Amino acid sequence: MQEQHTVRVVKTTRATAIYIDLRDAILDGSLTPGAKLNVREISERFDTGLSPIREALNRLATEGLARHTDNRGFVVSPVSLPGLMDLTQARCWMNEIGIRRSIELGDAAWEESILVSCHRLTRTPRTSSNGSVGPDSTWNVVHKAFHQSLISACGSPWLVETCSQLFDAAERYRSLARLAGVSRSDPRDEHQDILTAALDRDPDKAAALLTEHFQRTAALVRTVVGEIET
Amino acid sequence: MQEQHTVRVVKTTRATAIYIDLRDAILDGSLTPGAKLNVREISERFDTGLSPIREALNRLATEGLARHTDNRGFVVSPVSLPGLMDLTQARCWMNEIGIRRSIELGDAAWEESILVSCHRLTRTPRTSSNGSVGPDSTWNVVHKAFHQSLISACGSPWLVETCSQLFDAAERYRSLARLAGVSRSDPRDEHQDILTAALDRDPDKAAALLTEHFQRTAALVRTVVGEIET
DNA sequence: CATATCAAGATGATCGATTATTTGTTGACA
DNA sequence: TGTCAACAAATAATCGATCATCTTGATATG
Repeated sequence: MQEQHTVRVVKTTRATAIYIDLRDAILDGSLTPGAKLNVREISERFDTGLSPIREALNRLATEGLARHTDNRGFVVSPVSLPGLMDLTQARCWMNEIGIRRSIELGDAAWEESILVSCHRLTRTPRTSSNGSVGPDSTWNVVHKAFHQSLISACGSPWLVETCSQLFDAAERYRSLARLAGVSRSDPRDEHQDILTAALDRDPDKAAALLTEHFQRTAALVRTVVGEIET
Repeated sequence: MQEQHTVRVVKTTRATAIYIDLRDAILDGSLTPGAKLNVREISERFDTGLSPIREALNRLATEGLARHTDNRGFVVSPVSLPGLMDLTQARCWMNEIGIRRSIELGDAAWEESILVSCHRLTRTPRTSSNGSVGPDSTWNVVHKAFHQSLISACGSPWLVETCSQLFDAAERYRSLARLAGVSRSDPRDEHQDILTAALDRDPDKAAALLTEHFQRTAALVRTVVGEIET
């Protein structure tokens, strides 16, 4: 017997596998902003036909991580200073709503979930053993989980999903900064403080700390973007 | 000479043409929520190969208007009462931010743009001559243009884009209601009032009116959704 | 020297056949 | 009856060839 009957073996499709790979490559900066995404080239690298690649690229494009122009193909979304500022602004606005409503509506289970995810974040080293810091690295996964859990009790899947996309878009900027050698001293305390404010049910403080957290990161990244700008 | 050198003839691709068609069909309710989107069937109806269809469906899926499961194909996104409420909530939150910031930052050009788009909305009959009320009908285009112009001066492309997606998602619910025979008596005055509040630079009033506007529509649609729910 | 024309060549888009996976059906067996 | 394996049909995903469009650069022209 090869498998439990109760377990559904998920056969992932080539298109989504490649989608995930490309996505990670864009998020961790190994695919440079503005770089051409040549379908044939990619298909050879992944040893696949053209169709799955195109599907993956179409998804990335509608998601915002790539750009597409009819008859001119795909390109990794460019980055820019205005882009960073817009992104940061949007993150502040939306996460503020999210955390305020979560503090208002969140139950004990929510409290536990943010506590646990913050704990995990504290315990996870920034750089994994193999030195990887890509979007699939443990720290990044846990980091995102913490931020998403903060707003997860707001009651609006739409808001949560939007914040998730914003987080990813920001992740790209963070990676670029890291590649350029710039990185936070230690955001650990900031996360802790946000957690505390949330557990204390202090919406104003939590929102303020969260906003500062985003803006501080942006300020740091900012110094790098000018040089990369495409 | 076939064309002006200064004019770029836009050669649209089959994939995007079909994307637009399917999109409109979903938004105006001619594709029922939950309905299966059979690739081959669609490809015959449009007299095209499979690839453009798949590309179009992939875009729709990442955009949220369709749903996709690996090896199980595409489906028109279902509707639900919780979905409608979530959507309405998100629209209220985001548009509130948008209009407040626009009132704060908008210049004379913004004032003129909202004035003009409201005027156009007033002058456009709900049902066009051919009786069409689809998302490509004049009224719907003008209606969306008005709502988008209200928040267009907020300074955040991200927010504007998000609101655009939310608007479309809501459009779908409106269409379903209309198909079920339910429709607003006359939202014209509400639009007028919002415009006035915005021009008066009264953020609280504008935000309140906008929120009410959304919620009133939702309340109306609500009665219908239970029966359609998939 | 600047610009226009045009022909490869490169790249993007599409097609229809092929392969993989899921779904539906049948019949053996407890 | 109800369960389950085996098979058949339907549907999804993928491939690689082909067609369409764009880009490049060599040549001609004012």
